[in-house]
Amino acid sequence: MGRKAYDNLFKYKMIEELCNGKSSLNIEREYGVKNTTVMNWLRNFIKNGAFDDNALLPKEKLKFEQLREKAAKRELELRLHGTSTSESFEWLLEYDSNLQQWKECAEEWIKTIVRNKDAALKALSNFFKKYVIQYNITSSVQEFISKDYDTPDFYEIIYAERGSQINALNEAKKIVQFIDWITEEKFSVEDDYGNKLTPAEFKNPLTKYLPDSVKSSQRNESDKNVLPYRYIKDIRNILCPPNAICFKDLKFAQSAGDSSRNGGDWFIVDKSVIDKNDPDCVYRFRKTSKYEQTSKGLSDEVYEMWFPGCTVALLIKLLLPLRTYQVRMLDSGEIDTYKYVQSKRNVAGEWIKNNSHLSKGTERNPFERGVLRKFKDKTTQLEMTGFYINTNKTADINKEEFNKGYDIPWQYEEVQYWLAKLR
DNA sequence: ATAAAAGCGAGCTTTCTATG
DNA sequence: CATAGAAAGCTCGCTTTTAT
Repeated sequence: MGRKAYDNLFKYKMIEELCNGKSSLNIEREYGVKNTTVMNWLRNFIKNGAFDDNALLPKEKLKFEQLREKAAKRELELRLHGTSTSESFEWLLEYDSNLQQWKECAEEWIKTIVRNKDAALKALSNFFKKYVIQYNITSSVQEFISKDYDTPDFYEIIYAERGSQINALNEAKKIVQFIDWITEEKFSVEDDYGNKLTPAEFKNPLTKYLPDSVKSSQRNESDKNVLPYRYIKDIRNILCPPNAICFKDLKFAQSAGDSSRNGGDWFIVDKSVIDKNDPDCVYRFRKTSKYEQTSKGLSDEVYEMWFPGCTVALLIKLLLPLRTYQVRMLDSGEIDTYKYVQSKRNVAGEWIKNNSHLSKGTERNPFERGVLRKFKDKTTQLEMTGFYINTNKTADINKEEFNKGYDIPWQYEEVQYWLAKLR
């Protein structure tokens, strides 16, 4: 490709592109200007100002000055100044000459590192570039570690986005060690026995942001891939559409539970038990086959009702981390003293007296075996509704019937709504 | 087991040289 | 001198290998 000449307008545009975060190589691909050329323009502009400043209006002058400041900042960012190799941290001063103290500390600390120095350098480079410089952290080391100084969450800022959290944690630990070293080495006094004591006004402000552990010890007990959560949500919505408010609305479940061989979730009932006004009473009317008439003695037409139990059980499994066996064993709480009623799908309901003839217990000593359970917060005295799971695998072996199971003190209206309906 | 060290690769910038 | 082109070098976030 032959040599080209570019006008000043184009040059400014490219400089702006750089300032907006593009790399010089990126610009080369997009505009066809050599990356080295663009970098030349940038440096030239920073050094000498506007490309032709003889006829500049005051307004333009100001604009160029602002761009020049931005450009200088960007140039520093782009510059490869040996952050990964330099053990003297001269580059820190290029960013801001006030960082002298930090530079000295870093320089001194890195000398004490014998093993894995490379990683320590990387950690410091990130700490200064992404944290100290970006967030205008105080240039006074003493202020940084003093109790009253407010520090942003360094882990969140530098490491939250990392894919490999175990690596991130390791690097973050090095930064914490660095600050620890400063406090100990620079701001501690020795007691009579030669132990180093840190005065109460100092503390490492970063320690509190360091996660105790990291998910990466994801020791899965299975070597199978996990089903993405998205699918769970999809299935929930198929089984129970977001706008469904009664059993009649669960159309998919009703059709899926229709088996010609064994009836599925549909069972034959006498017409008299059907309440046509109840939206939760799902019924239908169908003609019977010859075979059914002769072998089962049915009449030509029968009424059938839909049993929502299986569907709700499935839904519970999709909403709560329970095993099928646990869901099947849940108690509806027919003999409990109180019962729970909830009229809206997403709004918590209330507890009323259970006036069924099976009801047991007294107000002072209520009977509660049902899956929905009333909890009272000990500190706020607020009442809420959670779950009581009455079976729990091995943990319950040798336990009295009454002590089996466990509580889930968590108010989850979606689940409560359908469970209360089933009752 | 866990930490350190080495290595990799993608995406950059810098340096050096050639050329109109 | 400005620009293109090529090659060398740097950085960073991992992964893999090695050491403790």
